[in-house]
Amino acid sequence: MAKSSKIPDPTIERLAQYSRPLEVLLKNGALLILSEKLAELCGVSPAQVRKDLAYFGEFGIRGVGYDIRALLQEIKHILATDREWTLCIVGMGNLGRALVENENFQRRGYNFVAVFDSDPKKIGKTLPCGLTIEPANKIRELIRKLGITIGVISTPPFEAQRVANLLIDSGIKAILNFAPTRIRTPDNCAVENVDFTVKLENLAYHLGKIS
Amino acid sequence: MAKSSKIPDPTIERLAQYSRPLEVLLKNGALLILSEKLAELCGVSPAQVRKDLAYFGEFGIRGVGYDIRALLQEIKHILATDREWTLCIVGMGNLGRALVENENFQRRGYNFVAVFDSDPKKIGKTLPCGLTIEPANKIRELIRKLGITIGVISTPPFEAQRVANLLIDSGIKAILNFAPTRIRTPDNCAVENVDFTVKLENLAYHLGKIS
DNA sequence: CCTATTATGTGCATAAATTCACAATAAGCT
DNA sequence: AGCTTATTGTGAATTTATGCACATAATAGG
Repeated sequence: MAKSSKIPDPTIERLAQYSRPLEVLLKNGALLILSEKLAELCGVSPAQVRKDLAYFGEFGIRGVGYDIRALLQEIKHILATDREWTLCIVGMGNLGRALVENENFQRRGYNFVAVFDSDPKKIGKTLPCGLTIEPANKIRELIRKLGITIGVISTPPFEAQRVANLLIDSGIKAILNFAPTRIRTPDNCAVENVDFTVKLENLAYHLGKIS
Repeated sequence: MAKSSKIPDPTIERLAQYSRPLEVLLKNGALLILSEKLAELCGVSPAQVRKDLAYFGEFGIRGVGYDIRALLQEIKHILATDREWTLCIVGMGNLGRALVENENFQRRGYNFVAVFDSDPKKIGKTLPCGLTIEPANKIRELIRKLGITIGVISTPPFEAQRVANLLIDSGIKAILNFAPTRIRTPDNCAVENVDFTVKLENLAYHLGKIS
């Protein structure tokens, strides 16, 4: 089934993007989609769509297209998003709170089960989502007790590495980092960075060229 | 000075990343940095650092390294972040509010000067940052009056394209999109997407492979 | 059952990005 | 000044990713 060998990183990123319009189409009752249509919805080439999918198997029907429900299921299976994940988040500033309440996470099976901060004024407070802010020194204990597998960092940059170390030490194998700084992890712990100021500077560069 | 011809997109992204540790080093009083050190701080190869910079000129001193202050200034000039930008944001949910209050924006010269929402219950409310939520039908007027150049979208996905059209119509030339959906823009309007659920699915993929 | 039509899957060509390896050059030391 | 050492800047080689173009397979119609 899976040819795996070596999957390009951009392919994984795109698979996630493919799933977005597919979910909408499925909800709207559509049954079939062509690589051309999906490509257009995602802003890539049709050949790219087919090649990305072909890394993992033959999901389409030649001369016909792709069965939306089946394709979505396959993608979710590949991405391992066909199950529930438990997350914790460290750093309960404005961004942290917004993330915890953000419904896009739960909708896709990402459930926050613990939130941490080191500020004594915040500790003990209960959020609208029902979680109570725990002190940082409980990170290890709660990660183990609750079987948390993914950690989210939304602290100020200068604290990010320390928090990351704490998470890694507690057995976390994947970190989503919102602090605008690089964090170092061992090979057995994956990191993804979300730095929107970098994106803004990208925009500024393009604007600067024309104006 | 600038050889420009064609700059790889990843190079621009990395330039922004280089500036992060440089700012910290500068504040700490460091004067010089080697490509090797900067590379290490950013998780790339030294040759990559040098090549990225070389697209725009010769900023280093052979046998010595780079003057941190000068290099940072050059990078900021390249990225056009050596000036102030005025932004607006549409969609004042949890995320939108967190973004407006986020200090990382102002610190880098990105100033929100207008915030919009279509929910009558939110319109007219004043945020901690001092801005008052305006109705969506004032977007065009305020963008022109305040000379806003960058628009941020933090609405639910199904409204994102409509909002984008409104922004484009009002003369916006760059959009930072937080809605987990692709938005279409004409060639003269740049878009950057920040979709953290995509990043999470990336993590899930890597986790799924091992567990 | 055969042919025409359609859209996938894929080997190969192209393009883009990264790394290598070394020439160029600046500074320090004798 | 000349020699040594250090690190940048860069052309060429390599690797990675994308796009093309067609063989393959499924369906529909006569």
